[in-house]
Amino acid sequence: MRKNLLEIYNILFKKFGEQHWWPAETEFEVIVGAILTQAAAWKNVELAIENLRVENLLNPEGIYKTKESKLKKLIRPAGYFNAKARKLKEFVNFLFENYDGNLKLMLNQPHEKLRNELLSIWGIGPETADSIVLYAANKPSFVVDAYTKRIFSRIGLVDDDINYEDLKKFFEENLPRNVRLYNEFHALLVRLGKEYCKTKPLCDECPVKEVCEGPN
DNA sequence: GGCCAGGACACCA
DNA sequence: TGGTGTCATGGC
Repeated sequence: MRKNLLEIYNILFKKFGEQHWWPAETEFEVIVGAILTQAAAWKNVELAIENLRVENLLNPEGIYKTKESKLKKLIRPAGYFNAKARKLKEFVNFLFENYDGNLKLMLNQPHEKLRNELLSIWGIGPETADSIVLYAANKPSFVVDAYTKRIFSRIGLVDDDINYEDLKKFFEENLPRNVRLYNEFHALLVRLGKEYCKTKPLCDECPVKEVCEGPN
C-alpha cells in the first residue's frame, strides 16, 4: 500500500510539480484562509483576504479589536460571512485568552495537543484543524478533504462512505511521517480534484487513470 | 441561469 | 454515530 500511495504521489508531482502551499505570507494568514475557504472557492477567499489586508487586519490583534459587523462586510466575498466572521472572532478570542495573543506560543506545541485544542474552538473542524497544524505549525498532520475522498474512493483504495478520521489515518499509516510530503501531497490532490475529478470527471485525461477503477 | 467551491454545526433519531 | 438541513458569495 505504501508503494501505491507513493506511486500516485510521484505521478502527480511529475505531472503538476510543486504547488507551493499554503498560499499565504504569515502563519496567521494561513489560519484566516483555512477558515474562510470552508465550502468556498479559493478565488472568493482571495477577495476576502485582500479586503482584510488593505485594512491591515491580517494579524491577531487586528481581528481581535475589529467589530464583528465590520469583519462581515470585509469577508463577504468568501460566503457564509455571518458564520465565518464569528469563527475568526472565536479563534482570536481563544488565542488572547489562553496565549495572550502569542500565536507562535500556541503553534509551538506537540501536534496532537495543538490539534485537539484547535478542535475545541467553535468553527474549527477536522479539516481546518489539520490545515492549520500542517501549513501554519509545520507539523505532520495529513489533511484530507472532499477531493481526497472522491479521488481515492474512485480509485478503489477506500470505501466511498469512509469518515474523515479513518481516511486521514489511511494516509498517515501508509506514508512516511514527513511534513514536506504531507504538504505537497494534499496540495496535489486538490489540484487533481479541481482539474480532473469534479462531479463530472475527466477520466480519459486523468494522470492517475492507470490505478483508477473509474467513476462509480 | 444553474451548479458548486480546499466545511462545520445544529438538530434529530 | 450518522444522516440531513443550513449557511451565501462569485466564477464558470
